[in-house]
Amino acid sequence: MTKAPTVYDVAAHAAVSIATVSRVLRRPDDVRPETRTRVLDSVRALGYVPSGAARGLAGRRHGVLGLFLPGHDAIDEPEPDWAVLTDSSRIPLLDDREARVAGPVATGGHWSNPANLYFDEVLRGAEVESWRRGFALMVAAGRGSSREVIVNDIAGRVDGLAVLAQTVPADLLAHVSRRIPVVVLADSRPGDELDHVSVDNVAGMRALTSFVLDGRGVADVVYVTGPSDSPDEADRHRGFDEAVAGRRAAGGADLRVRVERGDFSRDGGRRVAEALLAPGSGSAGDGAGAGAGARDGAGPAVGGRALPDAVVCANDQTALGVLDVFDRAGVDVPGRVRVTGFDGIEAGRFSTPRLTTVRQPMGELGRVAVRSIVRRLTDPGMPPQRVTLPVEVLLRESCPPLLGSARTS
Amino acid sequence: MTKAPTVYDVAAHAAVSIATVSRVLRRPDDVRPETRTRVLDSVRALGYVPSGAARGLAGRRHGVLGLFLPGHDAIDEPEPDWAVLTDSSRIPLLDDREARVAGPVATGGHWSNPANLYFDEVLRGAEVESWRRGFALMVAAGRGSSREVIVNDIAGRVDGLAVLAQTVPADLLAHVSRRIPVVVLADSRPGDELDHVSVDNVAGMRALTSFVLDGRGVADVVYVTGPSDSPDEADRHRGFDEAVAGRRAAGGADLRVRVERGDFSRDGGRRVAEALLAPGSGSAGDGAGAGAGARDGAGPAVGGRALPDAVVCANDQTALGVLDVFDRAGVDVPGRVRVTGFDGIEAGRFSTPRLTTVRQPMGELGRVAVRSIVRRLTDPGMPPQRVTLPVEVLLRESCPPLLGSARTS
DNA sequence: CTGAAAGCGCTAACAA
DNA sequence: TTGTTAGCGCTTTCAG
Repeated sequence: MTKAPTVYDVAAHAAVSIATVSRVLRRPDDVRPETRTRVLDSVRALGYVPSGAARGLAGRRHGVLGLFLPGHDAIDEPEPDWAVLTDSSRIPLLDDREARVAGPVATGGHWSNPANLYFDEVLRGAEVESWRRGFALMVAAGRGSSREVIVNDIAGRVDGLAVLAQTVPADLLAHVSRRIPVVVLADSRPGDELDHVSVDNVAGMRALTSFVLDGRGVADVVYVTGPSDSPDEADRHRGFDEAVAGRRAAGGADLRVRVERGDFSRDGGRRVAEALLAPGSGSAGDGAGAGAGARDGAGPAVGGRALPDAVVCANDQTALGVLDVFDRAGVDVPGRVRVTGFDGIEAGRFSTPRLTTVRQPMGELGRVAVRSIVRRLTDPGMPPQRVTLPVEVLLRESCPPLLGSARTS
Repeated sequence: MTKAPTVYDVAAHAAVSIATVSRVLRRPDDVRPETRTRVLDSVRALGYVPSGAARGLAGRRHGVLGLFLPGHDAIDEPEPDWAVLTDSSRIPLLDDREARVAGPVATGGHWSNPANLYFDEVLRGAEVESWRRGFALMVAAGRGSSREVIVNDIAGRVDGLAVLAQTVPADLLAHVSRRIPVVVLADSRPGDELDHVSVDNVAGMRALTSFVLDGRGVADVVYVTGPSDSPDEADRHRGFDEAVAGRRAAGGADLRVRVERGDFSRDGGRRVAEALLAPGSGSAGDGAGAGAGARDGAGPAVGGRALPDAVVCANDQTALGVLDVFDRAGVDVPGRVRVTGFDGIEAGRFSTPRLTTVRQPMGELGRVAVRSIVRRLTDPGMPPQRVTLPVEVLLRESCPPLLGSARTS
């Protein structure tokens, strides 16, 4: 490691020219077998590893793709103390029985938020696809202030960049995209000339809602929104509305619909659920009169007339908050109320009851993003691409198929 | 994006020399404010992003660290069909109610194995620490055959490399480490001159086992091993043995211990558990006579005399397999038998009962690895470092503190 | 404070 | 089949 050997060293050692060394490494078949092995031997003998930087420079190609993700939650931890690392004489016994299943995990002073696992999937997808296409993958996550620096830094080292929506300001993207192709992920409101890969929020929510509405005895539905400035919320809301309209057109004119404001957070979901349980609340909807027909197998009429037959939430976190409250209040889900989410986060697989939701193909997002970049690399003139990935509805216990009915699309 | 602007373009545009452009970007204070802004303006106007490759070459420093992880499970998927991506008219409704909580998740043809989430933690830790130290992070995962190529490839592009144990053959590591510092993660049997960061398997298992043995009425214990060629298994087994020896020395001479062969897999755990339940089995141990004193609050004596008071497993997967079988057989855990694992995988947080285990600080592993590399980068002469990270015992329902007793270390 | 010039290690014509 | 020779775009002395 004293002084990394170069092509020149290898060439000298093998008594050939540097060009031949290069050839052996890149197009081995263009070299006579004997010379080839001789060179290879020298490579091994000297411990030669070609410099990626030099390659990139000479070849005008880095062979690297970049992925920019939203930042982690816990960043500003103090500089760690090395000393503690070698002292393993005291193993703490932590009583973890109280830990909330869906909450963050304490790990030696850090916090790992399950919601982040989400992006890990994107990363894995991108990683796999990158290498398959012959590219290495460089990752970076948003760090508030230094974001600009990082993006610029990474942009100079890669042949293409995939960026998760809302993590990088538009002007920065514009700047960077003058040098390399940039693809924006999971953004449904493209206002630029970049390539976009998004997920079909509208169709997903339409399908899910249709399923919910087709369930037996569903006549009163609450939709819990996300923040009003979210494009995701807008799309999902539209999907919900379309399903409602479809249902009404198909003979469900008496369907009652109410809209409650959420904010994509668990707490937001809790608030809405509590309001629904509070006696006295009840209207604010846009629908017709009270639900037609009594519910079968309904639980206790907690919350009386305020409680709908189904709560359709704009995302999983919200739905989990709703489940929290219903669970604590003894409301039978799905017996009395059905609850659905959107996203397909892990926590939804472990809630009680497990959450029916729309799963976004995060891994696929990462893969398609990479493909998209590679594509543009080969054909830079191509008009901006907009790929929308299909989603899938996962029917779980919070709104199971047995209570539902016809297959919808 | 036609032709990326270079320092020359910027220099010309700003009417300065390329050296000045470089200075503005690297040591802005060495340049008169007026020229500086002039250059900066040109940078913006031209959409200039410095080439990482050229920088790396000229500066003999990539500013990038590499992380090599074990491969993903699902790799050999067919080349995806682009057509399907734009057809989102049919949203599938998947009945996900039967899905095993701890099993893989089906996602549009791919499988995402929760066990992998494990390494994601390492990745996040490394990512955070890298950027904090001023390095970008490049990731790669083992792909059976092409591994050698990838490692070499990545090695040429980074200033240092962190590798998860057993993912790269020793000779390859040796080769690469002649060029850049290499740190091996989670490997407890360093047979090389490289830096190592590992986890305290011995102390962790010793602490956990001591806790188990100190529990009321624990007189008959089964240890389920990992594969015999695993260094982790060796260490954990040693920790177990030490705890047993300690217990015996402290008046537990009648402690009965049996060792069953596992293989770190869930199925392995299942097999052992089934054997334990099978009537007729019973010995094979090394311990003294039957357990002293009747168990309190014990459930039905399923499996009769073969069933121990506690099953200590070499890893979580094994323990989850054991829990599977016990659960199905109606064996009360922890009432009748206590079960423990090792690793701290997510699935253990969601099993029934939730699994008591030793948590490895995966995120910390990634962070420390990076620190370790940076350290060696600044002081290449340093003797090989061996850092052992402390673990922590997570007491959950499968072997809770109430049934246990004294605090151990 | 700014400019000129010499590489950094490799690839890719073009020759031989 | 192999060698020669330009650069690739930037950092960095060393002068001015």
